[in-house]
Parts: sequence; structure tokens; C-alpha cells
Amino acid sequence: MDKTTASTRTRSGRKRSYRGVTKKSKSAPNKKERQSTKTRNLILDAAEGLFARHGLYGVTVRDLADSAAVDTALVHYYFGTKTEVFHAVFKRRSGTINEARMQSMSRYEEEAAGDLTVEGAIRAFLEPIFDNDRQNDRGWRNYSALVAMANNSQEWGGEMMSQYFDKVIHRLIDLLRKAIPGANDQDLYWAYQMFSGSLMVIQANTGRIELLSKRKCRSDDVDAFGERLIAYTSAGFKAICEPHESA
Amino acid sequence: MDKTTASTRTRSGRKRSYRGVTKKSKSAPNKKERQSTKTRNLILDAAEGLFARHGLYGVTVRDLADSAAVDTALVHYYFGTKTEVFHAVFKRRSGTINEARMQSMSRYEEEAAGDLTVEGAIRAFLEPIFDNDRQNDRGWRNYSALVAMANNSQEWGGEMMSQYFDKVIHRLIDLLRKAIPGANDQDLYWAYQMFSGSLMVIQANTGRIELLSKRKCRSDDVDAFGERLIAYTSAGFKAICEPHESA
DNA sequence: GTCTATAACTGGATAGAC
DNA sequence: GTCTATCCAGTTATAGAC
Repeated sequence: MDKTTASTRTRSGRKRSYRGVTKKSKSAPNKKERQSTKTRNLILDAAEGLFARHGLYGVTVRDLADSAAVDTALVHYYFGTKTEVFHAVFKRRSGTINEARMQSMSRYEEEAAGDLTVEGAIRAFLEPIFDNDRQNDRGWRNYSALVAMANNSQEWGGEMMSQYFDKVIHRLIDLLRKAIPGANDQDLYWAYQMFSGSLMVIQANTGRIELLSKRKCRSDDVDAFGERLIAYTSAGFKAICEPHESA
Repeated sequence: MDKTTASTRTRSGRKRSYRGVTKKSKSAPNKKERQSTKTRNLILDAAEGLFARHGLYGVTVRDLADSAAVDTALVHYYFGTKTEVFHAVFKRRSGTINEARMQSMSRYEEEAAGDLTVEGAIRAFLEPIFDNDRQNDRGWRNYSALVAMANNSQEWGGEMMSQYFDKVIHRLIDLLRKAIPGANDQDLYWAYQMFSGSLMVIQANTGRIELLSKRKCRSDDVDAFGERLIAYTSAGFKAICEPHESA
């Protein structure tokens, strides 16, 4: 019943080794290395889409292989187990997007020069995400839907999300602490929790809002949700984090 | 690759019939009928917990049977397929909770007598949920975590959530339309979408906020998140739904 | 690096006895 | 209503040829 260990064990119980990105060679990649990277990415692209839609257990190694148009043996050759493909999907993009968000927040902090606002901080945190959304890239869309699904799952919503995202979140909370003098930690953390839920349900792209609004709103309409999310969230943060007047 | 049809088909392709709650007999239930209901509920309780943690595909019929301490054949006897157990889990509680919310909102509308507020409407919508949370009931906790997971999944977040919850949501939006004169539909729907994300991530109970806050906040602390969710959400709604002054 | 073949096993589902 | 036994398709994973 313990899915994690069950799925990372080989049938025989032995540990296997497998091809990563074929060493960190600084020299120009030869033909084989280029092919490796290409195949690896084909698999990751396919996995991103399938896992986002059906979750880890709803996808088989054959599904992955078929969707990537490669042989099942290659999936094992490059990644080992199915669970390792799942983790590799998270790893591939999270570094990039987190770096962009760290930079965006640092840039904002410099520009604001001591005069930080809640809106400004939230905007700096979100802007790199919206940039990606605007590209309308299938891969990015799938990745963010996958993160959204994982976030609300008991299996991955705790430790795994913390592992990948706590650093950027603590950076945001630091900015907000400066923007709202006297804010206390519990209020800040709960407000962030509610904010993250809003962001995630939007990124999940389930088509729900189309149904609820009878097509008046569209899930992937960044121009519609971007400014609204910033305004809604900023008002929420202020409402519960700004110290109330009391003796 | 189409999980839904694949899982609702029998191996042979034939349709089977199976025991529901053994007819809607109005007469007092005899021993067998009581046993039926009991076994059915044992299976549903087990399913609620397992599906919440691992999703439909992460749980096997054998897992369900073992956890409920019944035979696998009984799972099929009562529900047909695994997917039908999944749906039955949703069905069992959604009627009850939705009814409580409809009543709560109607009661509020009467009491407010034309003087509706955003806080009041949000509170009336949420109070029955918080009541359940306060009971600290395992079954309810599992059910709401399951709903939260389904909500952010591409497979069930659209149609299935609409099917079970759109009615109460439209009732809430009607109240809010009255509380905020001049609010337009797009703003209301987007605000609701963000609100639902906040609520769902809390109900998902993933232990995330414990990790993020280094145990300063606790996932299941209704007293901590209840009033904060109401305040945060009300401020958000007002920020984006109240008409802006313009010529 | 890639493909074929296959071992080893899991999982959904049902027939039929009790 | 419940349990035993079983069918067999589908699944992960690997050995070994190319």
C-alpha cells in the first residue's frame, strides 16, 4: 500500500543504474549525445501531457512510449522507473521558472527602493508565470496543470511541493513582510495558502470556469485572469495581514 | 487511452446489473437489507480514504476490499466497476452538504432582508463546511480531500465538479450579485474561481502549510482558517467586483 | 542507442459453490 | 450475500541481439 517504495523498487529488489543526461561534459555534444537529449525530451514532453491529465498511476509506461513514439525499453533506459520519469518532469522546468521568479522579485525590490507595495510584490512573483502563459506553449501548459494537480493531492501536495517551491515562496513572503509593517507570520502563511489555491486552480486548466460561466470566461485567458488575480490577492492579503487598530 | 470508457466497460463488453441499495423500500429494513447497507458503507468508507490519497488509478479493487475487510467479489457485487465506486463516493455526501449550504444561504437571505453583504453571503456558503470540519470526522475529511484533488485534475475538475456543485455555486453568485450592485458576470465568475481554489487547497489537507510555516500553522485548524478565509475572500470579491468610478 | 522477446507478476472481473 | 477459484489482459522491467 506504500506506493512510493513499491514503485521505486525493481521487481528483483536490486538497484539499477540508468542513463542520465550522459555526464556533464562541457565539450560540444556529439551526434549520440544530441540524440540522447532529443529522445529524453521527447519522453518528457509526452509524460508532461499524460501525467497532467491522468496522474502517475493513470498512465502506463506503454502510454508514455507510444505517445513519445519511442520504444518502452527506452523509457527504462533513460529514466529507470515510471516514478522517476514523473519526478524528472517536475525537475526539468521548475529550476527555470523559479529562477525567473527570484530575479523578477529582486528586480522589483531594487526598483521600489524601500517603498514596497503588496501589489508590486504579488505582481513580481506572478509576472514570469503569466509570461509563460502568454506564450501559449503546450509543454508549459501541461507542466503547470501537473503542478496544480499535485498541489491538491495528499500524495504530493506536502513534501514534494515544498521541495520545489518553498524557496521562492519564502522570498515572496519576505517582500510582503516589508510591504505590510507589523504583519504576523500566521496571517502571512494562511494568506499565501489561499493565494496559492487561487493560482493553482487557474493553472489547472480544467475547463471548469467555461462550464460555470456558460462560456463567458475562458480558462486560458491570461488577459482576463492576470490583473484580476493580482487585485483579488492583494486585497485579500491586506485584509488579513494589516494590523488592526487596537489598544 | 480514454480512461473513462475503458474502465466502465466490462471485459466482455456486456453491460452488467448490480445491487444498488436494494430498492427504495419504504418498509422497515430486514436483516439482509441492513447488512447490505452496512457492507456498502464499509466499502465506501474505505474507498473515500484510499481514493483521497492515491486517486482512482492509484487504488486497486483489492486495496479497496482489503481496507474494508470484505472480499473483492463484493466490491463488484455492490458497485459493478471500480470507477462506479469512485462516483458513488462523491454521490454519498454531496447531496447532504449541498442541501445544508442551500438552506444556510436561504436562511441568511431571509434574515438579511434586503441588506445583503459580501461577508454574510460568503459566510453562509462556508458555514456548513466549517461545521463538518469542526466535527473532526475522518470520513468527511477524506471526502473533502478527494473533492479538492478532483477539482484540480483535468480528468474530473471540469464536468464532474460542475455536475455536483454548480447549483450551490450559482446560488452563492446570485446572493453576491445582490450584495454588490452593478457587479458584472465575468468579475463574479473569476472571483469565484479564485475563491474556490483557496477553499479547495485548504480542504485538501496535504500538510503543506505545516512545512511552509515550520509548524506555525496547521492544515486542519478550522479556527485559524475559517475567519481568515471569509475576510480574505470578501476583500477579494469587493476589490474586483465593485464597479469602479468612471464617467 | 534502439528494438525484440519474454519473464514475472498485477489487476479487473466473473462463474459458481455455499 | 459472501467466498473460492480462476481467467486472462495488461503491466513493469530486463536480457540480449543488432
